[in-house]
Amino acid sequence: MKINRVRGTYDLFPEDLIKWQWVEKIAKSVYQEYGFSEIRTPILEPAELFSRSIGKWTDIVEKQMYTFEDKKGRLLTLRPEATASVVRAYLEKGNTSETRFYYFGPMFRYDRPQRGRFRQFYQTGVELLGAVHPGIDTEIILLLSEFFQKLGLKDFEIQLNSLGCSLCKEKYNKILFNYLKEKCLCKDCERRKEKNVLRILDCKNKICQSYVQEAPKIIDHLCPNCLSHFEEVREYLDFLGVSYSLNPHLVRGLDYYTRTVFELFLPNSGEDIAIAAGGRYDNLVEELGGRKTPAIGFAVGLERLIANLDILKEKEPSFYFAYLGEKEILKRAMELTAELRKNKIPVIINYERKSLGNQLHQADRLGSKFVLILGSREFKENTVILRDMKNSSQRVIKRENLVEKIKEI
RNA sequence: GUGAGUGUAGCUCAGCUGGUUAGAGCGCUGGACUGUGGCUCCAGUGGUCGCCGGUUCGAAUCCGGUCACUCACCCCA
Repeated sequence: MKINRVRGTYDLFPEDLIKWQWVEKIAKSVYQEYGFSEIRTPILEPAELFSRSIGKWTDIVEKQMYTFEDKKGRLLTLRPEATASVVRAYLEKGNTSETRFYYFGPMFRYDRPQRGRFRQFYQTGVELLGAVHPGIDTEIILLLSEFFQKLGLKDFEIQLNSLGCSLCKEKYNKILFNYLKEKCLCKDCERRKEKNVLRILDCKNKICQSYVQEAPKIIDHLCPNCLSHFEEVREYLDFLGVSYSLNPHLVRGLDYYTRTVFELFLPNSGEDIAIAAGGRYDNLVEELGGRKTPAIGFAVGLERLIANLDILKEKEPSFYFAYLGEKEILKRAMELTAELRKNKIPVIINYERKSLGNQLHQADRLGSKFVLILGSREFKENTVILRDMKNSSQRVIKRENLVEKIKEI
């Protein structure tokens, strides 16, 4: 009986990972330029961490979490996102001066799999704790923008909005509810009226949208502090030449967001799905038992990002050692590959004693750039043939010069 | 959680309205070419037709269920 991967998961093979590793390299270099350091937290957390942070009535917590009891009856969850974990770790450590964190890792949501959506998926992101200045919001958005530019993605769009502080949110919720109360909306939105009015703002239904167009906007109902914060963020973004567009209907699905929120789209990809998203969460640290600590961060969906990278990344040059003959020749081949490896030259050797043609065929399939050939003739003459697989040229090299000649390539 | 489409060889797929030995291309292995890959030709390898049940003399084909994949919705990175 064959065993297959579980629904909504997938395997990444070496050829797939070339792109992933490249993306990770660029992300890390940008993160470091902005003073961020890596943090790694457990994949497993107490279920309550997420119901308290993300919000008890969000879809993520209500129906998308992988939650189960362990042998002691503790309720554990495979993390659906990383922000809550980072905050938890930060608070648990207590005495750290470090406030800028970045992470990479798998997240889990019990969704129905489809394009750009998996049950185990990867995110990278940053969290910056303890800073309230609008310049910080600007910097985080700038960082995200620079990351995407360095990946060679030119046509991305960053949408921006402000939800205000918890008081603004509460006030605006009522205003929006009163405005929509008597309106006849789609089935989903009728449900949202009671549960989560804000979500009606990004409903795709045409009738709902026509009402939403006329609806009062959040940014017209921000308190003076939140309004000036938002205006300053925009001022700095304009000043630094970071392009963005305002989307008064942008709301985030997680309850902890306050003030600045943003999402990144690739309009030319033909999908209206966010590749990255983030925002402020000024109350979360306190809600998780810490002191009042404003904070901001974002997360990037790596599958969604990588699906839109059409760059070709080639493997590093590698060597294949082909030998022909008896044990003494094999021993010489083993000796030489050991020497090459000591000099950091990646090489594999085939032990199957097949024909030279067969070995070249294999080397070709493995994508080896060069083949080293050792037969009885070379053995006697103390040489090795170096064959360039690309143009079929080859030359005889003295054994003692082998490492030196290869390093010249 | 809701809806639609698809499951046949390692991969991409054909198989007409049910008819008896289930096919092709690619791949893989070997040979033509005892030490030189990519091209060509030849041969070989490879399938519980996703799984379970039903209808039928007979099911890859029709029906039901189930699982998986793809896509859309809800929601989200």
